[in-house]
Amino acid sequence: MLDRAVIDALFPADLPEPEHWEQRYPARALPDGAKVTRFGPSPTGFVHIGGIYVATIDRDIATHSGGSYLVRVEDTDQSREVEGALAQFARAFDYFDLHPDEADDQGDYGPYHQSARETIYLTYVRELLRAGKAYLCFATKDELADISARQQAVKLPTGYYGSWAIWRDATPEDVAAKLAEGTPYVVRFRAPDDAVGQRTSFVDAIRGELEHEANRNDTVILKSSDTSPRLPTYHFAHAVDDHLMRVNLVIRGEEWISSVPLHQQLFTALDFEPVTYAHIAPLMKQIPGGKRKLSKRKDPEAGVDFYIEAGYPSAAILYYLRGLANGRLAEVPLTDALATPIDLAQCGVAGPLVDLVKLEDISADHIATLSGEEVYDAVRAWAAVYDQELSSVLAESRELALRAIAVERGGDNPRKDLRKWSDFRAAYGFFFSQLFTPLTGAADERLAAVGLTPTVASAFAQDFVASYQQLATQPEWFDQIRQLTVKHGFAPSPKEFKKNPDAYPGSLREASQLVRVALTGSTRSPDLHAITQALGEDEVLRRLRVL
RNA sequence: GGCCCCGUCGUCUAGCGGCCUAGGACGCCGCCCUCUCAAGGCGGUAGCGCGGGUUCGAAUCCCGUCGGGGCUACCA
Repeated sequence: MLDRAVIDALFPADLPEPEHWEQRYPARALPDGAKVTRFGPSPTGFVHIGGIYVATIDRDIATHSGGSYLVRVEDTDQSREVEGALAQFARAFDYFDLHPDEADDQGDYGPYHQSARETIYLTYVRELLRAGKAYLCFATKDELADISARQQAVKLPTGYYGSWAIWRDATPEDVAAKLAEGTPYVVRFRAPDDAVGQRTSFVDAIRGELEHEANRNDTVILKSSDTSPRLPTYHFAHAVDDHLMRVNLVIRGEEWISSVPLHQQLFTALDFEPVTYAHIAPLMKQIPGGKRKLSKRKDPEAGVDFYIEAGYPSAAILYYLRGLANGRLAEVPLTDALATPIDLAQCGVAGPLVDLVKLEDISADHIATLSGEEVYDAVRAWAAVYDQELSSVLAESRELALRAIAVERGGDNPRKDLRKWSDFRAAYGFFFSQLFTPLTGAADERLAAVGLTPTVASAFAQDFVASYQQLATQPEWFDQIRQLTVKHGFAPSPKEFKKNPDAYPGSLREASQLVRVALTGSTRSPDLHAITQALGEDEVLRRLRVL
């Protein structure tokens, strides 16, 4: 073990003692059972939907227990940091309304960026060094690789531990010599001597009791001395930050389960009160022959931008994610589900597949419950960013847009043709002359699907225009088509036409579709009569005259 | 290689030894409604990974095995 003077010389002379931080960040005065949770994004320039998933749970549990939810930016790997990454998080949190109680600019336990907490970490590193619970390690990358290769050769667990840990029991003289040379070093945690062969267990809030081999590795806790600021690794930052920020429930991805034994040792060595862990199963993706974790590189739907750009309403996404976390909540209505607290004990332990089809179903159902005004506002907000043309059309034609959106909305069986805001153009664009391309004539290819010959189509349309009346009630209005089909020798019913296709030019179905395509450019649309009411007589005739 | 987590219809799941001939939702298929599409109504399809135990009785408990996922970094 090194002399205290040697250790202290490695740190700033005015570095505070642990008591200082303990007083600076006192225990919180919170009601019994209150949970303090935290979300720790790393600013790598990509907001993973799984991050939103976990953050939702953090937010929810803190709120419902009367605790606090904080966001702490985990930027200890400065080489991975990407410009603008934080703004991306801010946008995502805005979209999903996941605002923390504490973050950068608010809260008594900051700073909330790990890169700004260097002094705090150093205090505790020095403390561990002084107690002989950590040591300096000068091993090079090559030496490390060599150790691991030799371990593999004799089929031993790889790692820096026991007698393989070449600096674990180095003499003060050897250390002093390296220090004198100015060789960079890291600080490693000294795993308890009796760790090898020991087992340890803990209670996970989701999975119950979990057992594991005790940690044997002398894990790096403070990164190389030739970097500035001197930052800790995740493990050490987790122990120090979650203790000092008085976090009492750590919700994180299941990939951390293997690290709990180390974290337990760290908490013990630092004399910190242990925290409760809840390890969440990761979101998965279906691939041929199996499933794997949603990958930010391979799967566009792994990123929140995918959902925001497509325009899925945040309530629908949140509801979907909530159902994934607590299966029961997938079976209650959206509003109830969002108001029901998430229960960790009911969280699934197997990673669920992200099912976009299901999301779309949920989203369509949800949009169908919205008022016309709400839909209009949401589509406009979306289009302002992702579809400039649509955005200005909506701004110019607010009344028309509201009439269009109102078609078949609001009854007990509303249309569900909008699954996301980007569907709007395809489903409702034809209402706006700026977005609609009239047919070029009876030979227009969009008419091909109707199955009438151009001659018949033209004759029918011209006759329709000649006698057209903009009638206010649907049955009377539709009767105009019905009567013309008789006049033009169409089959009285689609069934009759099907039975005897050569005897007629078409049936009521074909006639209706002809009008529909002329009016909307598509064989699929809401109710025809309602469309004519929204469009107005002039526009209806204009679109039909081209035939 | 070592260690850990997980395993019920295609998907999300209910199920905590008899209520299970395994329930629901989404999807899919069919029918109905209908001027189209969507929706809606009705019906259908489909599952306890496998093998051993324990037990009068197992989807549920135990063991093994197989499969998937993760950790084993000065990434988080």
